[in-house]
Amino acid sequence: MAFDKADYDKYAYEPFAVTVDLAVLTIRAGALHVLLVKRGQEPFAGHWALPGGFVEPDESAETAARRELAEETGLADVTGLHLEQLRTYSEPDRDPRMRVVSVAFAALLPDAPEPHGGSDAAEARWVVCDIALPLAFDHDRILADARERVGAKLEYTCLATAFCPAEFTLGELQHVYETVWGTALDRPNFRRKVLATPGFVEPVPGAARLTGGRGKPAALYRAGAATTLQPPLLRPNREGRSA
Amino acid sequence: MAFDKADYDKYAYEPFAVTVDLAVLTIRAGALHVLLVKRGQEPFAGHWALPGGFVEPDESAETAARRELAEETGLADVTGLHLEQLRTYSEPDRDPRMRVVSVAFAALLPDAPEPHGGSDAAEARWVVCDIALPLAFDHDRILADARERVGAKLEYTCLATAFCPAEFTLGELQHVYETVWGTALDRPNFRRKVLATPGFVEPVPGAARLTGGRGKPAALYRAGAATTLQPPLLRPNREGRSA
DNA sequence: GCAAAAGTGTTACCCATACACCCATGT
DNA sequence: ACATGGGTGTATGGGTAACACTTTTGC
Repeated sequence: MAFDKADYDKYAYEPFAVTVDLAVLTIRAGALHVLLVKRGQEPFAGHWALPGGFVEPDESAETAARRELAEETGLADVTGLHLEQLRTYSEPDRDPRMRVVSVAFAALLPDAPEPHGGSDAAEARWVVCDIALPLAFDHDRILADARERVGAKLEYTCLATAFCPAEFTLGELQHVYETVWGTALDRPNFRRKVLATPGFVEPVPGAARLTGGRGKPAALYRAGAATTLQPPLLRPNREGRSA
Repeated sequence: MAFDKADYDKYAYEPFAVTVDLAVLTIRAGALHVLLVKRGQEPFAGHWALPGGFVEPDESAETAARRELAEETGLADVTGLHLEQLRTYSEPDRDPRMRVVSVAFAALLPDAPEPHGGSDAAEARWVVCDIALPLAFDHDRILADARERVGAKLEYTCLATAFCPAEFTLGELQHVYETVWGTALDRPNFRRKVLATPGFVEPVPGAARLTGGRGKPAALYRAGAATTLQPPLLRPNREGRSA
């Protein structure tokens, strides 16, 4: 940082507002959903947007994001939830009112409580990701970036368990991959890969649960201590991954 | 963004300064180097820091980063250089003077011109990455994040060519990988993987160049159109990649 | 000739894929 | 009985790693 220009005059420049925007993702009824709020005022009044808000003077962007996550979901405890910085959006004209630099985050929820509405009693709702567009501001792009990032990280990290409750079956875990990637996976091979990765999941001894109402009860697992997948669990369909 | 709180009062909050910090990386004499500037004033006067500066009112962070890159390196044309947003650092106490939110970037240079010093005639220098610590502010962490990101992206993107001049040999390209990863690679297998990836490199017909003074002249290649590597070029030594 | 670097060929093994098959439960 | 989902076993093939070998240059 070369501070030699503006020196210590805090008001030498037009002030920047710094906000956080959250792509809160979860899986409901076999589809990837995102938490959206309906805007009450201009610009984009009546449009859906990602939840977010200002970074307070004593907060980091991460702290602000977690606070907003708690407010918007209404969850009492959001400490265990996966929250990850995506990137920062800073186009000068991205907000017509003033200069707003927004740090975007992706959050992953295991279960999907009905949204709380947040502090500002705006309408909030879970929306299937593919139907969510178009959103206010540049939120389409933020959401697209979030989906891409999450999809990519499923390959080489243990992130998928962040979509699952504390105890889950391997079938549910596989469902996370299939839903986010939009592809079917071979169940036997999926089991082997997951179980072969030390620390990805650990069995809950003796526990089992019926999943679809029918079928054999499935053994339950907890998320393990590992964070990275070695070897990675690659998406099938290896063509068409240009970019 | 829930704007319902501060509404339109631009000065309702303590102003945030928004800066960019650049981890400008290059390879010189077989070692990964980073461009550092010596701070002239407090805090951290006399310490080395990453180059950077304020985002101007009409700039995006990306525009500001490329402008700073040109200023600090003294290069006339920086349009072709790889510049990539890393993440944003926003801890409230990261700058003791005021609230500074910094968007960090990584830049990759092919050749290493002696640094220009930038607009503020501060001392600038290429420093071997491993010797660079400790830096001012939280720049140690930014640099570490940049190295990690670049190392990871070599595996699944064509990023390595960003370290090479317009025409390069496969040996030089391999050197990029070995330098960034700090590991030796098998030359025959490296050749095969690179050449088997369509669009990674394309041959310059008939051209050849001596590299080490001795040895067989090597064929020259240009960067191709592809950006992602499929299949990826994985680091060896697969243990010890926990996190 | 020798060293050094580029380039080619070959083999063995790992591992992922694909698929067949069995188990337990509800209707 | 049968449908549904969980769980196990196995053969085949593609790709990577490891290494031997040839080629071309400077000294």
